[in-house]
Amino acid sequence: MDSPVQANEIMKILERSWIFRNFPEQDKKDLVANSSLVRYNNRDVLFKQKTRTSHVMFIVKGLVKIYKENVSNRPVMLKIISGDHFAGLDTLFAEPVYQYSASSIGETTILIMDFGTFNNLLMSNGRFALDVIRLLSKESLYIFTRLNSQIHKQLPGRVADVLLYFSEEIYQSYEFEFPLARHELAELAGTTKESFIRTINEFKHDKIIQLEGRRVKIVSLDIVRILSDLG
Amino acid sequence: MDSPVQANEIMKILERSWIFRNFPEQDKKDLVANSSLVRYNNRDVLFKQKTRTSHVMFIVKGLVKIYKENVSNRPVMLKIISGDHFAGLDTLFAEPVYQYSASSIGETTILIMDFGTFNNLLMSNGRFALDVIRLLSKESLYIFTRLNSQIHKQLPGRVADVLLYFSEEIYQSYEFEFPLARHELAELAGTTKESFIRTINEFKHDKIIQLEGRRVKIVSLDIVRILSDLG
DNA sequence: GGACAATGGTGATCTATATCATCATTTTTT
DNA sequence: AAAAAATGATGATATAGATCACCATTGTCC
Repeated sequence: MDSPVQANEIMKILERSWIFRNFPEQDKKDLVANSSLVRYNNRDVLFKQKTRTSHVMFIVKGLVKIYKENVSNRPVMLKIISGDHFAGLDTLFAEPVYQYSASSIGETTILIMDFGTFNNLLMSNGRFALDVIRLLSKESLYIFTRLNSQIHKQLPGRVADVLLYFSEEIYQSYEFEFPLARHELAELAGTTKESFIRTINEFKHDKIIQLEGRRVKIVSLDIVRILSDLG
Repeated sequence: MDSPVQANEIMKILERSWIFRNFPEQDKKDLVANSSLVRYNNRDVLFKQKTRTSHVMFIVKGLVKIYKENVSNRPVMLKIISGDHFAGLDTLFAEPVYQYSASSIGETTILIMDFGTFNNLLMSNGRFALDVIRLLSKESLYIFTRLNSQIHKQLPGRVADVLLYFSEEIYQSYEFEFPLARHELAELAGTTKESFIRTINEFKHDKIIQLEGRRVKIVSLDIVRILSDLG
């Protein structure tokens, strides 16, 4: 089992998280007893598509990239998950094997929970179940909009989406550093490395953004928004 | 309130459905008391994007088409829902307004349930909550694969997907009738009417399928599969 | 029963973006 | 410190499929 030091740390994490905070004391203890805290380096694989689903992964610190791999060896990045959220929930409940892969972006801390325990809590704790339902719902809706964008927006619109995604969803700042290489950003925009680079560099030349390596500053937010809206 | 005749009918429906069948008697009665059965004609709108979410819609008979409308007036069909499933669950839990529209395909019967009642049942009935979680999960995963296809498959692959979708998911038969016009099938394949028509007519000329108006017969299932797999 | 809209279809043209090739820097590995 | 791999970038070229413009049938509505 886990050392008391870790147990203590896990309890603190649960108490900080919006989703577990209000759990009954006993439920929290159950979770602590059946979880472990694992630290990952940049680009470590958390789980791989087609392997058996096993545990619930709750992201404590850092970012996790979720991507689908296919025969053509051209992955699609489905989403980036940040702290206080789960990785792989949907697969866990619907399929015996993971439907996508996950890997860490930067130094990442994951709380790995026993699926059985998690399930029991869901069954007994209605509030919790509703929260999980809400999380899954939001996820569905996010991918709906991605699909819509992929079908109808052209590249500048989708690149603008990526900029807004990082600045608004991930970093809450209009100045930030891409945590990913260009080819990964391209996967997120549903295009190729080359096309992504060309498009974002055009944004730079048009002074819509400042761009120095991975460092970005959105200069004309309104133009980025227009590009995103009009596709 | 509802007439006893309808109450009786609703109870029968609940008893036939995989999801409500094993509910405690009292829960079923609650549902019956707070639901109503509504019949829709072909192409009736069940709910419209951006209107306030209100009720849970459980499809009893028929099909429902879920689609996103956007400025460009080019809808994307997200999915088709068939009997024994819900329409709009994800939006209901995540947002105050519908994130997409829904309309009936053919004659359709919907059991409209009060959201409050539904919510209470979710909270008190853990099995039910888990079932709903599973449904939402599957939905997410389905759209993930759609997104993946949209990014990496070219048209013949996506048209093959549409054929397989109807034959395997909807009708469980390799001979069936499209319930939709060509332009709607195109929306489902993420393309334009013209391109869809050209591609599916090529399938016909290549004797991969038989096609007479909306009547289809998949002749070479293996080729359709290969087209779908290799994109 | 005539008008108007919706549907299925085909050809010609255009263009956004994928693809291929190549290269200079930077980073990582040995 | 050298070798190998990853990254960001740019130019040339090819092409899948969107767009535009029609048309013939069929269906629907005053």
